[in-house]
Parts: sequence; C-alpha cells; structure tokens
Amino acid sequence: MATNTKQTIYDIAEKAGVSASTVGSALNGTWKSRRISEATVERIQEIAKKLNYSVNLQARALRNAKSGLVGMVLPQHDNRFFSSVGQCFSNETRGREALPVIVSARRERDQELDAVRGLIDASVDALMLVGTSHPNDLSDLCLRANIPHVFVDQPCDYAPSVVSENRAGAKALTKVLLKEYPDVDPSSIYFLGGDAGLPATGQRIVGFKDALSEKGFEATDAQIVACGYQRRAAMDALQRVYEDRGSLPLVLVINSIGCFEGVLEFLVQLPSKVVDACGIGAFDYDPFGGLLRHPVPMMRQRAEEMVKRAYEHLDNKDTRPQITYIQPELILPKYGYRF
Amino acid sequence: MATNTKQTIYDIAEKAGVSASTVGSALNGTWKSRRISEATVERIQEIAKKLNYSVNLQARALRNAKSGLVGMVLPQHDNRFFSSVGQCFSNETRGREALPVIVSARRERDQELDAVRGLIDASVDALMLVGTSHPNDLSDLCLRANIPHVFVDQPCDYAPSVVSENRAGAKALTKVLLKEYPDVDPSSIYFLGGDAGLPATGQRIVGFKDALSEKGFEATDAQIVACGYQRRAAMDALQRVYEDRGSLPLVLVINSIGCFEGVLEFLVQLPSKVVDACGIGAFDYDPFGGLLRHPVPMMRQRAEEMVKRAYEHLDNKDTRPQITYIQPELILPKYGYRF
DNA sequence: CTGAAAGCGCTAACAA
DNA sequence: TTGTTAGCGCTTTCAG
Repeated sequence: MATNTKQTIYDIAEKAGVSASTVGSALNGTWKSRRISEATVERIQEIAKKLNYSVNLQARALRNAKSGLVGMVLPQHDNRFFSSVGQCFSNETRGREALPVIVSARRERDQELDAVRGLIDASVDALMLVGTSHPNDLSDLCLRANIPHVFVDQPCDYAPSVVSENRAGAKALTKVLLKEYPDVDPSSIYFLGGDAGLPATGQRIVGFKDALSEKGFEATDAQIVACGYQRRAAMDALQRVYEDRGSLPLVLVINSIGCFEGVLEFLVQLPSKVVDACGIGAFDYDPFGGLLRHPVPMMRQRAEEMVKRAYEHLDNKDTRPQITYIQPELILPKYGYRF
Repeated sequence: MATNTKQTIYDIAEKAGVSASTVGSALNGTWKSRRISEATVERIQEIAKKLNYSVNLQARALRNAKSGLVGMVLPQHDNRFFSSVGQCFSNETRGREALPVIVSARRERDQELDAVRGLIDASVDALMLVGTSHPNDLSDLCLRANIPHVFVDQPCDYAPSVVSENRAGAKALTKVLLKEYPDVDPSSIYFLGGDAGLPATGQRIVGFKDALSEKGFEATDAQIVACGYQRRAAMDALQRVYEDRGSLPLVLVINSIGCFEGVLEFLVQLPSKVVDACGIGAFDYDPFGGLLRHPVPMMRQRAEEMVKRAYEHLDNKDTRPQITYIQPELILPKYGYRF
C-alpha cells in the first residue's frame, strides 16, 4: 500500500536496511559507477515503488545547481504561430528530460522583465525568448545571472538569435500580390500591422519596399501602417485608411495573424464588390486562411525549425551574438471549393 | 557592478555586516514580524540590488515544502481551445505569484502519466488536468502524492471537474442546423469527430441524439463517426462517408476544431454545389469559421471561465469529486461579405 | 532588534 | 560493495 505522506530516501533506507546514499544512487542511476550490487538495487527499487516514492527535484536541484527547468517567454499562447512555437518547445524540452516553463508577457517591457526575473529565480537552466519587445534588456538580466539564453523571432544584439527571413519573405509575398495587379496605382499598396520599432516588422517593411521598388514604385509613409499586433488595432487602422482614401487599398500586405483576423473582421462589413477587388496577403499562417474564397497567399514561419535551431545553440553552449535566418514558406491558396 | 556568479544571502550578509538570517528576512518580507529595523532592511536591500541578488527558489521550496509551481497537462498547445486554456492558466497562475508549468501529452495514456509524474517530481503545488484521456489514473497518482488537482474539459470520478455543458450545447447546435433543413432525410444527419469513450464526446453525442429525437428521428450507429481528434482522421472519415453514401451528409455536426479543419480540407476538393448543400456546425470555435461564405454555427467553449472555476476549486482546497458545468456560447455566422 | 543553529532531501567525496 | 559526512541556500525557532 502507498502512504499518503511523501517518502524520502531515508524512509526507503530504513525499510531496506541500507544507507540513504545507497538508496540515492540506486534510484538516480549512479549505482553502476558506485558498484552497488544489482540485488540491492532491485530490492531498493521495489521498496521505492511500493512506497510510491518520487524524487524531490528541488533537493536534487539545490545540490546539483541544475534545476531541470527550461524557460520560455512569449507574447501569448493563443496565437497560431506562438502556440506552435510553444508546442515545439514543449516537445523538445521533454525530449531532454527537462520541464518546460512557458510564460506569456504580451510584448510589454515590464511583463517581460518580470517573467525573466521569475524564471531566473526558479533557476531555469536555460531560457528561450520569443518575440520579445526588449531583447537587450532581457539578455542583460540573463547575462548577469549567468543563464544561457537564445532569442527567437525577434533578434538580440547580445545573444544568439533565430529569426525568419523576414525581408525576403515579405518581398516574395508582396510580389505575388503585385503580379495579380500589374497596373495597380502604386499609392494604393499598403502594409499593415506590427511594430516598426521591432526588427521583425522593420525587415518586413524593407522587404515590402524592395518589391515595390523593383516595379519602380516608392512607398510613402502613409502606406506603411504599423498599428501594432492587436486584432482590434488592425481593424481600426484599416477603417481609417478606408475612410481617408474613400476606398480600400488595392493591395494589402498584413504583418501578423492577429492583424489578419482584425482585417477580415472589418472587411466582412463591406459590400462584396469592394472587397473582391482587394489583393490580400498575410505574414504568418492560418489553415483557414487558405480555404477562403478570397485567395490569400500566406508566409508561414517555420516554428519547428526555429525552435530546433534555438535549442541547438543552447545545446552547444553557444553564447555569442549571431543571427540564424530561417526561410519562411509561401503558402498559396488552394483551388477547388472556396468557402 | 554586478558579479557574474550567483550571490547568496551569505554574500550579502558579509557585505552588510549582519547575519544571513537577517538578510533572509529582510529580503523575503518576514522582517516586519521579526522586528528588524527599517534602516538595516533598506541597507540590505540596497546591497542586494547592487550585487544583483535573486532568491534561489529551490532552496526556499525545499525548506518550505512549497515549490511555487503549478502544473497543467493538456493535449496540445497548438489548438485554439487549448491554447486559450493555456493563456488563461498562465495569467491566473502569474497572478498568484506562481510559475505555470504546462506540459502537453497528446491525449495518450503513457504521456499523460509521464507528464503527471514529472510534475509531481517537481513538487508542483497543484495540478490542472485538461482534456485528459485517463483522468482516473492521473487522479490516482495525484492522490498518492497528495497533490491538489482539478480536471477541466474531461471530468474525473475522484476529483473536482469543470466541463462544458456538452449535452445541451450539442443539442442546441444540432437544432440550429436542423432548422435550416426542415425536411431533411434523417439518415443523412451525421456527427463527426472525437472519442466516444470519453465523456465530453459521449455527452455531445447524446445531445446530438436529443435534437434528432425531438424531430422524431433516431440516429443509427453509422451516423455517429467518432474518428478521434486528428485533422487527418476527420478528413479520411468524411471521405469514407462520402464514398459509402455516394454523397455528403446533409447535416454535419463536427466535434472539435481540429476535425473541423480536416473536414474543410476534404470539402475543398469537391464541387461547389455539393458542398453548398451541406449544413455544417462545429463544436469549438475559430474566428475564421465565422467569416466563411459557407455559414458555420459554432459552439465556443468558455476557456476563461473554466480555468477560473478550476482555480477556485484549488484555492478553496476543494478535493471531493463534483462536476461544474459551464455553458458554451453559440456563435452564429456573421452576415455581410463572406469570404 | 539580531544571531546561531538546525534541517528541508539529495548527491558526491571520502572512508571503510 | 557500502556507509558517513558535508553542504547546496533558505527559513525558522530559540536565545540573547
């Protein structure tokens, strides 16, 4: 029968008539190098099972100066891209016999700092920082606490970073749209969403402009609407554009999946003809986006590759600043029935 | 200047010329009850800041028998419903000054057991088990380890559970669809997705049948296709139905958002006329689903309420089995432009 | 108002 | 092949 109070190696030692250290190594695998007889080990393991023993990882961590926790900070869980990142991180971390601790921080400086501090207090063995708004400040904290860390999605000046090829991706996406509208009035091409102060958005804007200038167009500030990442903000921003112009943009490149939802939410109120005429593309991917009657090419960021690469940096104890670029994947709309 | 090696209360004690226990209580807030002078406390805090001190939570945990970790097990992160659950859990947990540890276990028994064992080893102070396939086994582990725990989405016989009103929800959803097709051939009404062995799906099937029998219909086994939760499985299952019948069902109630994606993926290959004739409704919610040209009513599960209720059980140290039902929300398609 | 000392559960020398 | 012991960093009596 199992007891209801948590058992320690001392309890087992007593029942087994051996010392606690013998029990310890019988249970943590070091018994081979300590040359403890297989017989005792088996006996101990049996008793442990019977008593429903489980290690106390804090005690082990305290002794070993290694917690078995790996932390991740990301903007939010409920987002297709970040939840994929979280899923991959969870898989990879469990595969390394460690426990993932994922904290969301809404891209806000204070929350990010708070999250990182909390994770440092928990003595995480490593930290993966995803889509953070203040990478350098966070890296600073980690450096002072001597915590190996990598950045994903938004790069940092002081640590290894893994990001999408945003510039090339945005350029390719924009070109797909422009091809559909060869004679478009250049001033009716818009980029919407994101934070122009952050590298990811910044690079996408550059890529967007690249595509335009290949056509001999030059984008004005008015065509770049970096309204943030919120669904609602994107909705409002597009509405403003619509009112100012008196019409929709002819080509609209959207910077994040959250904004994409906001855009659709706005468009859904307009008459069909108006929306039909507008070419829409989105950075980030949503499977539903590919099923819409209105064809929407999308740039899927490769979450899995990004997390794996980031983990490689951690595994290799790579600490110097360097950026690894991962090419995103262009997803063109399917043909057939259109929802 | 900050040092690069982790500081302890002893380091601070030395610099401050006081004892470690004084530093300890100055830093953890117990100094008031220990009546330590505010002056020393301030001095200590200053030194701590300068040395870039941060508590070692394992040490504290070991001493206090309280880890400051709260665990969650869920099927997957990359799913709209579960990622909302994860987000709410993260928020609630951080609000309680604890750290969320979320582990995904794909609804597989071994992975679930493993995850729970890992969390028990980490001495989580409480555990929230979401959408698990083997609740009773997991509860058993927790009970033996004396860990307060709650179930969400799938109920357990031995612990408090918070679940959606699946039966009523499925009935209401089915009725919405039936209303559109008053003269439908009863045998062409299908329920697709989920695991009939699990209570959530089971209840939804009952609700589905309720709606049918109100119409005087009786569902046969062939109409209930509990093909699991995978996108791919749903795709294949629907294809089989299509081939067997020689046509699509006229009314299709889909049991989970993952299956919904699979269904759309299949339908996208068919000619418009065929799909247009089919009435589709989905349990679980996706904002894109509401924007489709093909109108899809959806039952949104209230993730936030569910997590909050679950946390209430934990806060109240409620341990006896009981089920709290949360009513899901019917979301009807928007009208206007249809994508 | 503050210090000394014990102990949380585990691991790793060092002895035996 | 196994036991003894010290100590990881912190909190908490108990003394002073």
